[in-house]
Amino acid sequence: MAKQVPATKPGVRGSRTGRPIMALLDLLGRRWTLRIVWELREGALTSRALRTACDEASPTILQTRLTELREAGFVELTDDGYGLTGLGRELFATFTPLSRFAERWSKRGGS
Amino acid sequence: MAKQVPATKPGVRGSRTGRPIMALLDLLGRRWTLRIVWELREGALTSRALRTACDEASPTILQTRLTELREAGFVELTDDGYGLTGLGRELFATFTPLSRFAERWSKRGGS
DNA sequence: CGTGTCGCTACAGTAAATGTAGCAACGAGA
DNA sequence: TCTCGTTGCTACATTTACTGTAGCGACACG
Repeated sequence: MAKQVPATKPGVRGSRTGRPIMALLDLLGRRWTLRIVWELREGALTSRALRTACDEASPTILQTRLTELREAGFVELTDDGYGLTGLGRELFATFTPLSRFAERWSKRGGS
Repeated sequence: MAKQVPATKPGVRGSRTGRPIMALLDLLGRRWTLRIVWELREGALTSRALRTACDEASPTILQTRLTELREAGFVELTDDGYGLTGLGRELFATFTPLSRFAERWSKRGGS
């Protein structure tokens, strides 16, 4: 019942379980979050460039997600625009295998 | 402009880029999707058990996600309930490092 | 000054998720 | 056979999340 995850906003579902993975799964399971981290993989982007990279997603939600990602410590705003922090790059590294998996998945027999 | 990802529903954002990772990122970036795969990691669950495991999420959305995951080939419905397919277990394997990362993340200095 | 970019926000409209209730189908007991 | 409990799944009204468009103040270039 106790909330053990320290610096996580109350609004992050799953944090109440005390299992960090739940909070992370919830954060990443929001629209555009995974995509943003993915698009920043090769370096910082300005907010506008990120918007372009994210298929013209609405600035409203991008701003919201960027704020969440900044609070989570995955993204930071520098002179070059938005970029992954060290932690953010670690996060990205964990789903690098996902890319290779996606390739295999796309070649599957389908539904 | 061409749609190259074979058995992906048109509604899957990012599929239009032709990059499978985008379709996958979109699918996984929907509420409860990551969580469902996570909860099924240790074996099949009945729909009700899954609902309990997912913090009493509404059956409506669970059913929707399960259908999507089945169409994607990650989940199947067996006599034991819902379980990961071979492909689903491969997918889960790719974000196993995420669990360890989450532990480190929860101990961060973060804002 | 005008023009263009930056990060960011307001707001109306639409899509998605929630919460509650309940369906038909199957099996186990009595 | 009649209830009881379970299964997977759906309807529907409410609430929340996201979209799309427009535009803000601040800064830089000319």
